[in-house]
Amino acid sequence: MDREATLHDVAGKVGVSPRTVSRVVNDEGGYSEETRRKVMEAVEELHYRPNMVARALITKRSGTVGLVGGDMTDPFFPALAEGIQQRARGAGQTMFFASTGSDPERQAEVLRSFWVRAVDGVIVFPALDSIDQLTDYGERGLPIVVVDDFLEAPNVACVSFDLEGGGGLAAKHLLKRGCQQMGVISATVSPPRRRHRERGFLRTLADIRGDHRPPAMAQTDPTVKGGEAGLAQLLAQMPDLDGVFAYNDLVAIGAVRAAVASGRRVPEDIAVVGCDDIEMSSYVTPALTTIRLDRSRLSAEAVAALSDLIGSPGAQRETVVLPVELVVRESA
Amino acid sequence: MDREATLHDVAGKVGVSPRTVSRVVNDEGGYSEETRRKVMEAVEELHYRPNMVARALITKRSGTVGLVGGDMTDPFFPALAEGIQQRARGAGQTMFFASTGSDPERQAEVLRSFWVRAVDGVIVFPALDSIDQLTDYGERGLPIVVVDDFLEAPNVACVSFDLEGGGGLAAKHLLKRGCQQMGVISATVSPPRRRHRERGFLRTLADIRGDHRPPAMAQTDPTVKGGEAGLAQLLAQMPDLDGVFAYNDLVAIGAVRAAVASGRRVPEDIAVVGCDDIEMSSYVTPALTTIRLDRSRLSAEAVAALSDLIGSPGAQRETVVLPVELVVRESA
DNA sequence: CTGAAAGCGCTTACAG
DNA sequence: CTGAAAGCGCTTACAG
Repeated sequence: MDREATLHDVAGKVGVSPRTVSRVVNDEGGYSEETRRKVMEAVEELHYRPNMVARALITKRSGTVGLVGGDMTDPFFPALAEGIQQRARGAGQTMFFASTGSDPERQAEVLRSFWVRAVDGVIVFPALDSIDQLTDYGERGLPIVVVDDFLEAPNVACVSFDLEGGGGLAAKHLLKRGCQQMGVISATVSPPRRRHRERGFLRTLADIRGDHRPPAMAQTDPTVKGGEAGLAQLLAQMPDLDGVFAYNDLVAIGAVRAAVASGRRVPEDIAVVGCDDIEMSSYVTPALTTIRLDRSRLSAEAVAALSDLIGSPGAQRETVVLPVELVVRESA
Repeated sequence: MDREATLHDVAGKVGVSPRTVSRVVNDEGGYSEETRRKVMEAVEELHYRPNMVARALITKRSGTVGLVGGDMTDPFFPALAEGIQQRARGAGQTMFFASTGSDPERQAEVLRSFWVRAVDGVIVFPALDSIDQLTDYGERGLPIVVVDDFLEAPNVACVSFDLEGGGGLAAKHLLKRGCQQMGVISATVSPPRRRHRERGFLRTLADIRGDHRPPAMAQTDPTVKGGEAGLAQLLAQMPDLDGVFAYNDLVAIGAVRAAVASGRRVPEDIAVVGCDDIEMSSYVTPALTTIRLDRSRLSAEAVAALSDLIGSPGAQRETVVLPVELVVRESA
């Protein structure tokens, strides 16, 4: 457990100054080929690895990015985290990860711990009511990519899915199936300002058939249990419910289970459309009809946006809205 | 976007030396109550936050831990990552995350990037054949908790589930159901030395009914598609197959799908037992009978073991083996 | 109870 | 092409 070799050790071994070793290691140019060779030899022999902590102290660049998620156990999230991590690593960045449970105080704590560790930037799935927090950090110079919300601030870029469009697709599909009595299950963790899918659903419904027969509305946790509870709420308001648009696939699965448990058939009696297209959705019975969000695409856009932001401090960047797609399976 | 306040700034404002501010900020004692109060006031006013990078350069402690996973999209993993992250954060640590895809070279790259960033320790789900790599880092002084494998080295602790026992539970259950023609589906990513569940299954089978009728063996990716392929392999070897023990729940779900697709009923014609008890397992049809691994417990033990290791450098720590449990649902 | 000095391992700006 | 000096923001000895 001997000490790591330093620039100084390498310099001593070769007989040059640390400054010269630094030049070679960082590929700065301005040294003879022979010097380069001798330095690299010593680097190998001593297993020299630049200390990123020391480097970060001076350059204010740590080669790290932070991912701030809501909850890793939301099945929508892991594929995204994996994609972001891989792309970040591809760009030479090491990733911090922390989840907030959508709690703004936890988010504040997380951002603080990232900030004092000199992260180069963060990708965040914002907690409830945390826009000001994010704006603050952006103004202080932290590059931030916000997913699934919109805000304008220096050093902040926004990336999201066209959930409003997705809601529209769901509405059209249910209408085409002949559904009359519609219900929508929202999530309590999704604040009103972020209810894009619901807005799209309701607007399309109103556009197509006028706004009589307003849909039943429920609100629950974004989980299977939540979906079961949500369907019960809907049924209480509208006993002849025959079409449901659920916040996400987990909620949709819960809604299907509750419908079946109540003696109804899916999709014959109640058709259910989910959102996300998580892996599980094609393996449940009936397989879920849902709005597919291309998570691989989102992770690519988020990492690209963050790189841009890191590369050009203070810049504004155009908001990216990714298209979504209806996947028809069995539940609707 | 003005500069962060430093110890020096706080000291200047109060009219004391940076050394004194350092004492107060780190709660070292050895200052008057009045000094403390004045310093804390200035800290508030200037929004002073200690720069962890500078601190880490001296103390060799960064307040970070690294989580090295195989693949975040394995549904077994996220709940674990979430638990580890939360507990680490509770202990004041910030977590790095990277996945290796079970590739030892990617793992080497990841460990290196963590090491040069002065992580205080890592929790790793080891890649294939990477024992030497981990032993090396342990010897160099990196505290390491290895999950699901066993190795003896300084600064290394091992935490795992009693998968051998789990395999035994699966064997007994299938035997009790009257299954005669058994098959086992292993995962290609799991090296022979880590085939504990298979070993337990085979051993228990042999113990109970003697070792005639050796089970059919298949090997696939640890995914639903892999499970479908795995069942086909099994059926090719043993057309009257009636009991399957699958590597994990994803594989079990695939096996069930392939069985049903081939016109067989589950569990009547083929009974299937999975392993992990991921969320999805209770929502598929038929709901999966499986070996439950308590992920919350694992994350607690892993973080605790890592804290111990970080607290007492060079120490050996006893290997922890966590009990598992059979959950009987519909598939067997 | 308090502070001046040295230094963690690098990079930056400058001189030759 | 190369190096001596200063310094990033802290902590660690040590002295008073």
